[in-house]
Formats: sequence, C-alpha cells, structure tokens
Amino acid sequence: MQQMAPLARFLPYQLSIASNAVSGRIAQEYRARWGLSVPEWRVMALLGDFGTITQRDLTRLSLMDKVAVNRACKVLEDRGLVERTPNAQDGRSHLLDLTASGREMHGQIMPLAREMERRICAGFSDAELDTFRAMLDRLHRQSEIVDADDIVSDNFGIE
Amino acid sequence: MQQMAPLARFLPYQLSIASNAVSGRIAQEYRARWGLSVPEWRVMALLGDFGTITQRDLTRLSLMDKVAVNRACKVLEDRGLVERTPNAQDGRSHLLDLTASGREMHGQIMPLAREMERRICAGFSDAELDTFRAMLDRLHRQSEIVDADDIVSDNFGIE
DNA sequence: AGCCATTTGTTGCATAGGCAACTATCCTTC
DNA sequence: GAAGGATAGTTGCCTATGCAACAAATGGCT
Repeated sequence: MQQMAPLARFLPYQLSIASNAVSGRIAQEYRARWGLSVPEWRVMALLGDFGTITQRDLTRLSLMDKVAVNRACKVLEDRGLVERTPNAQDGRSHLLDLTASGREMHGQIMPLAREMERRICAGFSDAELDTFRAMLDRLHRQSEIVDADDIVSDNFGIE
Repeated sequence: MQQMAPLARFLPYQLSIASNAVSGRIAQEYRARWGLSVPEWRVMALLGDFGTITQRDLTRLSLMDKVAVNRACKVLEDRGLVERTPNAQDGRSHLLDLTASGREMHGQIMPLAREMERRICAGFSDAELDTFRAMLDRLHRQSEIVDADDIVSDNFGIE
C-alpha cells in the first residue's frame, strides 16, 4: 500500500476532490451562519448584484438548473429575504428582488464570500490565479466539446 | 444584463462549474458504455491497480465515503466483476479482487480514462498541467485549514 | 479470561439534485 | 384572431450521496 494510486494523478479526479473540498467548506459556512444552501446563496449574490430580474435570468446567470433556482427563490421568499412582483412585460414570470432584510444579509454575505476566497487562495499570486481561472474555463469548454461517438469509433489503442 | 456576473469571477464557483462539467462528461461516458457509476468506476480502477484489498483500503485510496465504496462493491459483486474472499487476518472485512471478466473490463476502462483525460487536457503543456495539479492540491488542503471560528471572530471589514 | 474502546462493514433515513411532464403565457404565422 | 410552437415557472419522481446508528469483530489492558 506504499504505492501511489494512479487515480490520484487522474486530473478529473483531482479536480473533483479539490472542488468538493472547497465547495463543502463554503457550504458549511453559509449553512451554519445563515442556514443558506448553495443555490440559495448564489441567488442572493446575483439578486444583490443585478437587482430586479426574473428566474430565467437567474438561471442563465448562475448556470444552475431552473428547478434549483425556483426552489431557492421559494425558500428565500418564505424567509422574507426576496419578494416577487408581477412582470408587466411577461405574465408568465415575476420580477424578483431582495427585501430590506435580504439586502442587509447580502451586505454581510458578500464580504464573507470574498474573505473566504481570499483565505482559500492565500499564497497564490494574482497572475497564478488568472492562469488557474483560464485553465478551469478551458477544461470546462473542452469537456463539452469532446464527442463520445468520436471516441467510440476508435478503440483507443486496444487491438 | 450586459454586465458580467461577479459570481463568474468567484473562484470556488468557477471550480465547481468546471469540475461538474468534466465529471459529468466522464460519468456519462462510463454509464453509456458499461453502466458504471463514478464510485463503481473508481473501485474498478483501484482494484485493478492494487489487487487484493479490503473496503477500508478502497475508502482510504479513493477518498470516498465508506458507504459509497460499500455500495459500489456490492453492485460490482452482483454483476460478477468483483469477488470477495474471507480475510484470514481480520474477520470483520473481506478481501476484494477483480474476477476474470472484471479484469477484462478494467483492461478497457483504463485506456478510455487516459484517452478522455488526454482529450480534455488537449492544448495544455505538461508543465501547465503540473502547475494546475499542484494548485488543486493546495486549494484542497487550504480549504480544510481555514477555521470557521477564526472568521467569525473578526467581522471581515464591516462595522 | 473478561471488559472496553476502536474499527469494519452494513443498513436506514434524510437531503440534495436533476429530468420529464404539466400549466400558463407568449409569439409567430396564416 | 385562431392555431401551433416556443418559453417561464412549477410539481412530482427518481437517483445519488452523506450521516448516524448499528452489529460483528478486533486489540489492549487488567
């Protein structure tokens, strides 16, 4: 058992481990302090930044599933952090916005987010972080491009 | 809605997006081709590399929850890909190993894993990938170090 | 040998998350 | 202005995942 697992050098695996550790750490913080789930936190952040928008806008901005956005909004509304008003332009949707207490929470949430990001990234230069972000973005896009049938068609080195 | 979402520059979020995209892509591949879940695939990979080990060993090596390992092993055993033999040294655990058909599948699984990794990482130099791995590792460790109470005690810049 | 803390594997429960289907509304086309 | 397809939001269902609690077995200590 001295040997290093090859799995530990498998990049998608390393990515998953790191992401889970970071996300879990942050989720734990928001849950303990305000009882917010990750989707709820993201909606709070976006509403604070963009003001009056619809669930569809939130779905596009957050890259989350529309159901996740909907459920987060419902919880936040029940807690009095978010309010819906009818959308005059489109009867299907509502306009969402933070309430006064929602804005107050947002004012605490964002500084904590930045502080946690700062601590987690401590020791990295801005240049390193920019490179890192760029690589994340490329991996993201690349993984959507890769075509399954394309891989199926060759036998990846096995005779 | 022209503005760029600040959330899109929040590193933990970018990490999560990229990781989900990559993992999802690979999971989809293994599910479509062999009906394997991610935990099942990881157990196959580790058993193929390490031979005769216990669930506890698999838990340590994979960094997964012991329940996830247990369930993956059960499924693989039912499918005849893995077999358990009693552990003479410790009556609580069993020794796990790939069956003949499990080894055959492993022989196809690992090349596909490496091929997908290669395609997803296409365009990056070895040096870039090494740096990237090192950063993932540091982010992982750093996020476990950050102490919640420590952050609670200061008010992160808010008066 | 007997007791107690620890460890391994297992089961059950509770939650999160995504997908498909549905309703209501909108928009285009005729 | 009626019909058809598209879109926003909602609900229900199904799966994945993790934790807590448990049983069986071990090892240390007296």
